[in-house]
Amino acid sequence: MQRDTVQRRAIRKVFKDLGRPLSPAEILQTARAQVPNLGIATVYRSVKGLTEEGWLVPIDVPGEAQRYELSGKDHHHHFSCRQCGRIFDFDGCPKDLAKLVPQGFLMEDHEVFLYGRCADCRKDR
Amino acid sequence: MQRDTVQRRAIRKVFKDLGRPLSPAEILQTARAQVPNLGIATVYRSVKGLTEEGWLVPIDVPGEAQRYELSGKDHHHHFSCRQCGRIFDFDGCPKDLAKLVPQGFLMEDHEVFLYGRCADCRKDR
DNA sequence: CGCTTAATGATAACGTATTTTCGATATGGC
DNA sequence: GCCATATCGAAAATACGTTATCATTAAGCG
Repeated sequence: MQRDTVQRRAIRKVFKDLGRPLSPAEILQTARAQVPNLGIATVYRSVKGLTEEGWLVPIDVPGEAQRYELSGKDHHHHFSCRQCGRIFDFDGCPKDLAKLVPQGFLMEDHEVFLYGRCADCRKDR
Repeated sequence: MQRDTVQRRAIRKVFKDLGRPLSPAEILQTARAQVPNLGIATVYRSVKGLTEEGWLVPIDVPGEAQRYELSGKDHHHHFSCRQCGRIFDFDGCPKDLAKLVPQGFLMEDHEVFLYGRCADCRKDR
């Protein structure tokens, strides 16, 4: 049975409030505002459960720890801020990917990552 | 002092022969054709040295172990074969990335990964 | 409210990639 | 060829993200 606990409610709220891909460490840090002594094990357990039930989807970012985001979004890719380390969504994707595929290869999927400064970090200095 | 050993020569040869990004495990496996009892520690030490001297560059592939490839290539991105697990280079990149950047964000860099079947694996079955 | 048991938190254990240790070996200058 | 020492290989140690353990807590049904 799945119980509706304060910990899981807090974790779901974090995803709905922040609306960007989060790592377990980010989830822990943010959700502790609601549940001060939340444990990392509970974060992993909840994320696993929420992923299995299709509420979250895993996101692989090159060279970084696994992140998760809300499922059901339109096709999109990710922007990584080099200053604050946060990952943001952006809509759309390049239209001319097919012509890049090497001769004889079959493209089934694609990923695009942009790197730079987010709007917040650009202001700072 | 940097010595020119049979192990380092074999590792350099592997990169020149295969011409694609390699993980330490792939390097070890391939270079053992030349140096049968090559150790993984030597692979890591050599890769570190070759990276520091700019002969190799590290490549982060989402969800996979660190890989390295020869430096000095023209701008390119990577294709990952889901069947054999090998990574291949492909030239060129999408032209319309700039319009995807969120309002207020600064794009400094980009990465594109294509996934599918390489020419070899497509033939197999 | 009382009870069953799923869920929690702290911590140990784990898996995997990478680095260090150390005695043995081989490179390269003389 | 000889020697100093950088490099090697094997294995232990480390780093770090994730999972398992277990005693305790609390969700939620009757």
